[in-house]
Amino acid sequence: MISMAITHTSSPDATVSVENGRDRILRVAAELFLTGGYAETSIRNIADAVEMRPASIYHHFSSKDALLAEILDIGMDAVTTAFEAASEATSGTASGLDRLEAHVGAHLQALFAHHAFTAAHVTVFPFVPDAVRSTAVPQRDAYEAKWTALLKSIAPGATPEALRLTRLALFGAMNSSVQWFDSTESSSDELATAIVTTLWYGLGALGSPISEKAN
Amino acid sequence: MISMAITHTSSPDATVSVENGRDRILRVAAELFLTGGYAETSIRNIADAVEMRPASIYHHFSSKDALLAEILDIGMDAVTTAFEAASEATSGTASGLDRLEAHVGAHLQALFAHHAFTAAHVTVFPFVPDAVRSTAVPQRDAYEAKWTALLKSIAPGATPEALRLTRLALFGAMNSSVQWFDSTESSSDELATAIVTTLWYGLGALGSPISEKAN
DNA sequence: TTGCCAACCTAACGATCGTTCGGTAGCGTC
DNA sequence: GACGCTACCGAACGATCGTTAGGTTGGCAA
Repeated sequence: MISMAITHTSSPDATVSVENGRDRILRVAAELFLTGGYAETSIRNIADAVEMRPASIYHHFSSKDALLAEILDIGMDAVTTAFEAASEATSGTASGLDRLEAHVGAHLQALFAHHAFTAAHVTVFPFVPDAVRSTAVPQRDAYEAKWTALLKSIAPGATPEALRLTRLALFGAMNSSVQWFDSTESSSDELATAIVTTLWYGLGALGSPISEKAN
Repeated sequence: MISMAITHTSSPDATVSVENGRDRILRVAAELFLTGGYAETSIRNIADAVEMRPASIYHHFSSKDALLAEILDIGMDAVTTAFEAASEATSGTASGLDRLEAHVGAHLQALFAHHAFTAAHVTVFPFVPDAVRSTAVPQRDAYEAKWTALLKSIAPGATPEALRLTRLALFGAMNSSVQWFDSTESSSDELATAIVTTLWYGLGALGSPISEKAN
């Protein structure tokens, strides 16, 4: 796991930015990979965006692939940490619905808080070079296993196949939101509540009073 | 709209393939774009796969972008046609649940029947060059409008925001299946039934007898 | 003051990219 | 049998790619 130093400002007078050159490259590159794709974003594009020369990138990262690998790692770290925090917060007496909503909320919140890093995982992952993919896959598998366990504890009677399908459809619904959700318009909490409510009570309840809560 | 000539064999003795050079390039390129990405798949890669020289591709297509544009067009055409057929088939007395299941089934079936063309739309669309994207966007908007109208007719009481969110989450769930669903293991009909059942009755019913139908 | 090291630079390398030019082989038409 | 057309090919173009070698600078340590 690789941690970042820019998640919060440690001293009260550092109000603007504590981002050093390396972290800045990471963040900007993640944003460019997300919006423009990995192969279509060149080292020169990244260098321009951070106002450096292409060669300077290689002082901080050994290769373009290594840069991508670190970005993906940060993204997986963010959602995994958020998931574990949600698990701890709801380990007590929370109902199945509350626990599900807490974890979906945590996933979505991480998705938008570390937007470029986690979203890059969603959009560029299918096309990353094999060398990078092989290091990222175990992390993904571990995260998916956590979700499978959660869903199983919520719906103990469901078959493994139904659980797998539910998890994948849920992932599809949540992760696609990076492509259309505008976090400036409404909060990710509202989105989480809406998704979970629809998912829990079902579309059959749409239009009935219960769906008002989903808005 | 651009139609393809390879959707069915017209004469009974043509059992193997009626694919000409042009259609073959389209299909193979779509598969390569889907699995490898657009920018990372070169004209030389495509030429190798169809056992031609790079220059020959340009006898059939004016540019790489034009080739991609036609692939995306075929994909949108496939899902639009499938949607309209489902609308016609359920225009009578079908219940909301049945109509939803029919349309989700149609979308998924088109997704896997014209797999490379429709799936390419899902995975490479965020990264296509602006010139190509601008021609594909109106088709996407039109297709999304059909879905919004369908959902509105099923759940007339829902707010526009709830409808939009439901549609986007449903799209996310359906389209993400191209990345994990194995159509050789189970049919897309089974997947459609499972997705719709979960979506309709809700996750709260998971583990109850009703979810057995989803398996 | 000297030395060192992180951070950045200029310039260039070979490879690969999309694309084009100028052919050629085969086939149906008059 | 000359014509034209479709389908393909060999060879090359300039542009851009990831990457590297070999500087220069500024600040901190001894």
